[in-house]
Amino acid sequence: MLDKNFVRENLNLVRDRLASRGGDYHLEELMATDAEWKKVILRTEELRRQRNEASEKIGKLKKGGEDTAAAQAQVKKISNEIKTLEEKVQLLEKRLNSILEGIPNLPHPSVPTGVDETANIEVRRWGVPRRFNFQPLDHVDLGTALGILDTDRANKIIGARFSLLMGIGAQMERALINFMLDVHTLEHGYKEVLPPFMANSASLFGTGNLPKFSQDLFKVEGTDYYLIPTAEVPVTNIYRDEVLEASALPQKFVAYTPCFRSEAGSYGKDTRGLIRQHQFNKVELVKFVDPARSYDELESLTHDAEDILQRLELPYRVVALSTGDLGFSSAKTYDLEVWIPTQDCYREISSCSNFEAFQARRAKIRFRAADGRRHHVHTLNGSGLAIGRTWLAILENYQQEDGSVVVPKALRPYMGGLEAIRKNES
RNA sequence: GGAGAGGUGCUGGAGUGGCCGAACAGGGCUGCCUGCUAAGCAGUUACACUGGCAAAACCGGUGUCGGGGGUUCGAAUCCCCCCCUCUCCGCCA
Repeated sequence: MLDKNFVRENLNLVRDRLASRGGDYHLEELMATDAEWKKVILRTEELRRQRNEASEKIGKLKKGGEDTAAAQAQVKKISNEIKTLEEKVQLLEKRLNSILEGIPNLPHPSVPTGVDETANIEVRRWGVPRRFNFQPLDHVDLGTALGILDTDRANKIIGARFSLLMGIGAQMERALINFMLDVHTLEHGYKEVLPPFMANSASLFGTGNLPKFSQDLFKVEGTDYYLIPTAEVPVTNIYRDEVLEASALPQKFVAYTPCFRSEAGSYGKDTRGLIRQHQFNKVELVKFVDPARSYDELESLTHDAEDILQRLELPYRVVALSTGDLGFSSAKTYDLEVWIPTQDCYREISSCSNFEAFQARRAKIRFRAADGRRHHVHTLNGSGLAIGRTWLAILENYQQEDGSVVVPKALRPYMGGLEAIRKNES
């Protein structure tokens, strides 16, 4: 959420930056409603002042045993008028908030301008995609043949967009989780947390998933609980409604959780395989930082995520999302895209974003600065990494002509030293 | 699921209709004093919105005692609904 005063005082700047995202955010209505609100609130406050004054007088008169009927009737009239105005104020505030809450974050000036992902800019590449001297199989065929992935039975258990990992397949998923958690906690300095896999609506509002994107979420019927779409939600909300000490920043958390997404609006997209699932595992990095340092922290967070891909020796590239491709709450995002041989392209495996104060303002996460004043922290997060996509990337990139899959060296200690996944051994 | 207790400022904790934005204590900050790894004294110490202003300081107004609504001239205080926490019982991984 943007700061209302900032919008009011920098209307042109806000309009320009939002224009680069595309879409209409009702800025003119916001300003008009705000002006109207100010008019009404001032009148209301003046009447309240009169009422307070008069009521106090009545109290004193009563103590003196004097008759106050006339004065009471007079104040009653004022009260009625106040009530009418208050209703108007409420309506205006409701509209103001709904406009304000629907405005996405302002893109950072360094974000490439463009209407969609075609304007994204590749920042760097690591590794070289392997050349196959045989026809590589995709991860579904590979996994099914190896007996470590069973999409048909997953379909029977629940339906499309879910997976069933078996044997070594399940073990590798668990190994990846442990591997990533270890690297981030032991070498990158993140504190591990295991949060609830559900969160309430206030938490989802804090991260910007609600109210605008409820259609992307699974809600537990009859409750205020939602299945989390990412660990970002519970972890960012650790400090909701709190004031941190400046000395406590930065705070770096890493969390493994499953993630649940309805994937409404992506019908027909990535229907085959593990790329787009209703439930997938992810190791997530979350930071709370001093605003002055947040862009340095975005770079280091991105590097922390890249480190995992490098250790797994998976070719990838880093892409700076354009203004039109940026997520709602983000001011700047780098996507990490891993090479997928059978799709002959790089696919997103991590998304690292700086939200600046956008989430902190919604979730009221502040810190006490050196001058004693309270400011909103900046929040950042990034996948470190999406487990399911890492799993499938390993299968496809490490496959051998005989249908076996070599286990990346970095992962072997987590799989009992296993060097390759072969048929009938899994 | 059943029964009960409670939600007040940075913290503890008073406060049952006007003198309460809130006693008292602790903590923090400032000054004085002392001159030693401490104490004493005095002052100060919430947030949001808003008016005066271009802005800061400052002065003023309004609101906020879990959230929402109601009663009343006037509510932290009375009434209703909701949320949350705790205790006991039941159930359960």
